[in-house]
Amino acid sequence: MEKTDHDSGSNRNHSPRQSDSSVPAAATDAKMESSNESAIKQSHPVLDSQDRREEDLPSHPQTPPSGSEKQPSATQDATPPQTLPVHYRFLEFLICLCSNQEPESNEDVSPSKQRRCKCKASRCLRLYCECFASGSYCNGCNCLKCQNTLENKAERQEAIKATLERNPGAFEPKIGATPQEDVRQLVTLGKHSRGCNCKRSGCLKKYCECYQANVRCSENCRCRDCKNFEGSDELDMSGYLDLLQARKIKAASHSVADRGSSAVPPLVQDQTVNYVVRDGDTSLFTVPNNRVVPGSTAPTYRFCLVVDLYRSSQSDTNQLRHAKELCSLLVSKSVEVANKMSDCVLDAGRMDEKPMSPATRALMCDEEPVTISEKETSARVRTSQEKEDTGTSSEVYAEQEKQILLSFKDHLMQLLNRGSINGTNIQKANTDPSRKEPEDEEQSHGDSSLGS
DNA sequence: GAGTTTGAAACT
DNA sequence: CAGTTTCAAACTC
Ligand SMILES: [Zn+2]
Ligand SMILES: [Zn+2]
Ligand SMILES: [Zn+2]
Ligand SMILES: [Zn+2]
Ligand SMILES: [Zn+2]
Ligand SMILES: [Zn+2]
Repeated sequence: MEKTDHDSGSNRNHSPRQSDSSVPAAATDAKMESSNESAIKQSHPVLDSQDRREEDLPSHPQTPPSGSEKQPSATQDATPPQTLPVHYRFLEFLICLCSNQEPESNEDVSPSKQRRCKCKASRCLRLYCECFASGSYCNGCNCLKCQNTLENKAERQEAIKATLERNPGAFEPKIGATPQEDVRQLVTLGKHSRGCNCKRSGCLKKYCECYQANVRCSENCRCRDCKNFEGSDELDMSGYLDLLQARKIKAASHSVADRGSSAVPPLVQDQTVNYVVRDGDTSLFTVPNNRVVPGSTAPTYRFCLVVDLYRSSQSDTNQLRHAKELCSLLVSKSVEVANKMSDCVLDAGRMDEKPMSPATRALMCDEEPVTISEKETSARVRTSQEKEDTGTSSEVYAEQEKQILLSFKDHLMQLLNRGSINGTNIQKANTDPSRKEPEDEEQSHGDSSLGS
């Protein structure tokens, strides 16, 4: 949903002050090379027509890190691996895929979240008070000596006037919704009208108004060391961690009970692999007693491995890169399958525009996994599977898509079972040594013929 | 829950 | 406009 034109536009006019010269973020995977590109373009005309102009791509907006990067496994100097941007949401998608579980809509079904202030000294008549700032009366707040009430309408009005004097736009919405941009899928997120002025949060905490409003920092901002921009690895990771935490809370609230077995092994077993699930860490997948989060089946723990890898990378840039490379490979493989599939469809009939569901698009488009776990996605997935305006062929597409996903899943299973890709070991995160390490000897570089 | 950190708002 | 203080929320433990 938050698809901008591949950073080329979003960052061009954005000049956050970078106090130090190190601008490591987002440099890793902004490049997407050759084969995949063509493949994607070929099968994705819709997006292309809209915003993908490679003519003006040559100068890469996302300044590469130049020489400062050091490759841990220096095997890939000569061959810059086809790197697709991978987002944490894609990992979410993978998890859902392998647990035969529909992508969970990122909920947010709490639109009526009434803010309750706890003001003490402002009497709720200053912009410090969120209630006052939003132009509403305090209601059910925990404020002290609140004057932001209907009874005190007079003084309140005066305060409003005073505030307006200081800043005529004080009560305007801070987040410009880019009014002219229509509500189609490619909505460019709004900007903070006045921008932030963060110094120490990297604009990755809710201290930052931009981040809190879920918008990227813009040219209006005067932040330092900003990491709140499209393509930022830190932002990506931050979002992922947020999602994990949200799920955690959700799951915890769902299973208010059992707290009994504290020292009981958080060790979960799979047929092929012993995988240690550290307590707490992975409770989002399974709750203590091997019970599963409501409404889902347990994912294979091989996938937990991938996730773990990704998660552990937060403190290790090399790990992060490695995880992304892994996922990139998976993506590229899926693209192959998807292309085969789409070719078939093309032969059979006409498959120009819409038929592709978000799930499939996610596999085929570089940045598209974003859509998957976005708010309305689960709904969209369902609609595409139930009945779409395509009428007769909808079922066909659904079946095709299912095949794609299944084969993709199989492929992923193979890769993860094998423990390596193209001879490159999948470094597992700091997991327990009990897991048997496949000393990949017979790894044929024939990277997996997809199970097509 | 107490204490700290943070950056917008208010003030000088 | 810049520097400082005030303030309440976000965050940490
Ligand atoms: Zn208040
Ligand atoms: Zn209030
Ligand atoms: Zn109040
Ligand atoms: Zn900020
Ligand atoms: Zn900002
Ligand atoms: Zn910023």
